[in-house]
Amino acid sequence: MQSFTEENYLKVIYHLAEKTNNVQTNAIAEQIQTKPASVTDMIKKLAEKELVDYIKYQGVTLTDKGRHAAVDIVRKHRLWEVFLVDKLNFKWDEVHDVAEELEHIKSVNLIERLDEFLGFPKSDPHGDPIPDKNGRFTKTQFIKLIELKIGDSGTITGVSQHSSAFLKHLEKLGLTLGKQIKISDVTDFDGSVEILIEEKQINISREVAKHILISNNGKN
Amino acid sequence: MQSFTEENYLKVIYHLAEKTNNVQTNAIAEQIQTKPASVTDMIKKLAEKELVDYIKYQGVTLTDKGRHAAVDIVRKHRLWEVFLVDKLNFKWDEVHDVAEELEHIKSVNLIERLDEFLGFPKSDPHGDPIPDKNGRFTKTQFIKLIELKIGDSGTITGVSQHSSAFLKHLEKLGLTLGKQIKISDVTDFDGSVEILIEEKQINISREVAKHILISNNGKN
DNA sequence: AAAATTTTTTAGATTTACCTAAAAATAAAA
DNA sequence: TTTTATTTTTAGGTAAATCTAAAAAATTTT
Ligand SMILES: [Mn+2]
Ligand SMILES: [Mn+2]
Ligand SMILES: [Mn+2]
Ligand SMILES: [Mn+2]
Repeated sequence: MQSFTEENYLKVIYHLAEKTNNVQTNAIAEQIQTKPASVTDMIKKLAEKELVDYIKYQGVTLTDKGRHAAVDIVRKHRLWEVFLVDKLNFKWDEVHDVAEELEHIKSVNLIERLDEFLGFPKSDPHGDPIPDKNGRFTKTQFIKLIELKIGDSGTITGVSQHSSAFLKHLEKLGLTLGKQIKISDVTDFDGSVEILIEEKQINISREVAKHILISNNGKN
Repeated sequence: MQSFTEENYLKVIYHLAEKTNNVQTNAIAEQIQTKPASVTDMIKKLAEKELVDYIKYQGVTLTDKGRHAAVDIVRKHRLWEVFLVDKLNFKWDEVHDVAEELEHIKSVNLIERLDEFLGFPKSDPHGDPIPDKNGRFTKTQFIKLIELKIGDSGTITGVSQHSSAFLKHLEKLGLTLGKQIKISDVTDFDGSVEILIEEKQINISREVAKHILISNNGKN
């Protein structure tokens, strides 16, 4: 059984490992909002418990055991997010911090019944997949909106940024999950993207377009 | 803001204060499953934060601030219990430990929306009253089943023992909240009580009868 | 290849919540 | 009212998770 803190480290390492194989001390420190020295201490402990493989100065990778534990926390996090949005009417930008706490409640029973109560959802309010109780899930095929060309279309199925500011912004623009969009123009000057959504034309910045994930995209 | 641990102390002190005005160090230690020396340490901290009044060797009493905090945790605990039973199909003997963790999640928003989602319940699965968001609740008038005389009747509205073993036992006997009962006999030999419930006669031990709370009782 | 920079680790402290063992205060019994 | 027993506190220490400052290793730049 892991502590609250260990679980947070495992989850952060898991997410960082999606980008690079060897996860660096500084990267973890930044995510956890702590100092690199503290991370080194914790890494040693996780290595001791065989949750990570660790070579001094080379960063860490999760062991199977560690990845399993991490996925389990991700599962809990996302299920709680679904609960908050579907049942308690939270907005998608309000759920993260609360789920960050709820994910650490220890009860196998609880999470399985919650899963059932929610109808075994496949993805969370941000479009991220929810692992099943065996830790299995399929990585959905996304393409960043910014990578689409004029005339391309698709469905908004995820975001790669979870900050409240960003999500609120999308909400205001009507850019929510499931919406159909089509690229009508890309501005030369600032790289901003003109998109057609529900018969309306809107303009979004490059920065925004980078973090919107599109699926079912049809090339023109 | 209190820590997880401080919250547990406050809640325990609150419950113990229902019996005696001055809550003793040893009593707290027993409830928290810790040593008296540790309790003394924590008491000093709570006194420092003005959550309890403390006179050395005389035990503690909650300040208004402390009681408020305690009632807030009790509210959360009981609302989560309702959630687990009503929505996730937990049995009344399965909820305590999970609620013990859930009660510490910090989000005003969360608990108010949960309250609404549950339909603003007035009591938890064990018949205990749920304080409203201002900490107000009415102490229901109970009488212990053991105190009833032959011919008296009433409704089961609470229990004064929350152990899983006890609750499972009641469940098996059909002695659940809301059931109408009538005392048909009291055995001289062992003080066990013969009761009439849903046209059936059952016999319960003195020990069990002590922890069943009855309301709307009509004297014969 | 040296120098400069960045990253990571070590050393030594701090805080929180515990603990044991022993002393002090209070309460109960003789 | 002593003596005895119980309760509570103090003193000193441990483990988890942090921190700062400084040393060491790795990487990048010149
Ligand atoms: Mn977390
Ligand atoms: Mn999410
Ligand atoms: Mn608790
Ligand atoms: Mn209860």
